[in-house]
Amino acid sequence: MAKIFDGFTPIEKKKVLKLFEANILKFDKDVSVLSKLTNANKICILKSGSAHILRTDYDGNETIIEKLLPEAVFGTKMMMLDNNEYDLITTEESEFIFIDYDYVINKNNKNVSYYQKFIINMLDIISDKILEQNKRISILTKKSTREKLLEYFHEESNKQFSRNLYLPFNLTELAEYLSVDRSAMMREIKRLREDKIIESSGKHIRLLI
Amino acid sequence: MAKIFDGFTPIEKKKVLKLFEANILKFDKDVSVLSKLTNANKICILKSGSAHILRTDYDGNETIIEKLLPEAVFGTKMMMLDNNEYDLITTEESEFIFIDYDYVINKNNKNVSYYQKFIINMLDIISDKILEQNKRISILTKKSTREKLLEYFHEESNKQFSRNLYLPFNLTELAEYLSVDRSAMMREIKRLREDKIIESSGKHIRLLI
DNA sequence: TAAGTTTTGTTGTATTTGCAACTTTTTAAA
DNA sequence: TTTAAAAAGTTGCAAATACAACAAAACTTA
Repeated sequence: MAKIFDGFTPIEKKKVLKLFEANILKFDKDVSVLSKLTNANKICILKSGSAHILRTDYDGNETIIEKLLPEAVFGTKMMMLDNNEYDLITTEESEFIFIDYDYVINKNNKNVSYYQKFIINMLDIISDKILEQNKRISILTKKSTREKLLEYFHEESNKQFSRNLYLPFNLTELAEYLSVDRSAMMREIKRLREDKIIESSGKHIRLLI
Repeated sequence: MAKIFDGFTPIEKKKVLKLFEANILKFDKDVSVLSKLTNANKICILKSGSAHILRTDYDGNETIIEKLLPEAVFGTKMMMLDNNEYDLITTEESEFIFIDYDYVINKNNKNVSYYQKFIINMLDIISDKILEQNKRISILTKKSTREKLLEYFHEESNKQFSRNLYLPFNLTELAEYLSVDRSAMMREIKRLREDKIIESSGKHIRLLI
């Protein structure tokens, strides 16, 4: 997974933040960050803490689009576009670095080397995001819970280079990720065990097929 | 929707293609384009024709990740990453423009103005893609067919600035997009009509709520 | 315009799933 | 170390959905 300051030394990192006139803001838990910003077109980096990007449906329901951990990068422009559908909520006390998109893109940028390294990392991060979303879509388009589980387990198996995998989140969260009822998912996991397709205990899964 | 040559005159477009040493290749219908490329790290622009980006699941099933129309932009690097999961298949005779990612990113690029305009457009296009995917995920995470339909209709209604909307694809394709059985979807559309939540005839939908 | 093909529309039925309502186990906090 | 809270694990049942198998309508194209 690419990071925004890959290839930067700590000193270079400081310099580039100064070059882009970055500013750092701290927010309490459960604060809507987006509404605190005046200029809409920022590149944001989560420095510490954690937050969720939410999207509100036509009926007022909220979906968690992305869970942000330190070093996560995202743009506000894109979130402002659709009619206030998006929100960014801290899930604990968090610090954000804000950089004006226009500064990064600025034509008169002198320090081309930093500039390009930063842009390349940004493109890499965005590519990773798209790949992650493609995976999720592949899973969600499966019609049955069994298929969703198996697709997910195989993805994780590839990622972890092993047919013994350890789930990166708990079963309640897994059900949310797969968008299935938790109890129905538990039942299906049991059936997968009974059918000798997996062995499992808690977050430990072993693929037998 | 951003386009890769937004802000370029036809002459500038020619110049920038030369600057990046772009080459154009023509492919027949139903050809796997990806396998024809030697260098994996290309930026591709569909010049004419149409193609699908496919993703193959653990069980060999293929999902259409994206349907490409002229001016569509995508990167091959990202598609090559995961173990041959991705493929790019022409659905008619098509022409592609290929640009070396390294040329675009090249540190010694003289013509900074073109370079930056190109990168900005690329970032905008990618942002659009992420927004599209977020929408799809919001829809797919809905548990019932009714909710999926209504979420989709409201999205389209916003996009088309009207409560009378015209579906951009046929009902068979809509069922695929929502990942529901077509006949079950038809039944649910009928129920939405009966419940006076929509009026509909073919691809014409009118939202009553 | 006739024949073929795709899309739309419909329905019965078996299966799957969500929902509700629990108990048990695990984890975190006081 | 007790208490509280969260997560895991179960089960019955009603509702929703996939699947299959059609007919009718709407389009291609020869």
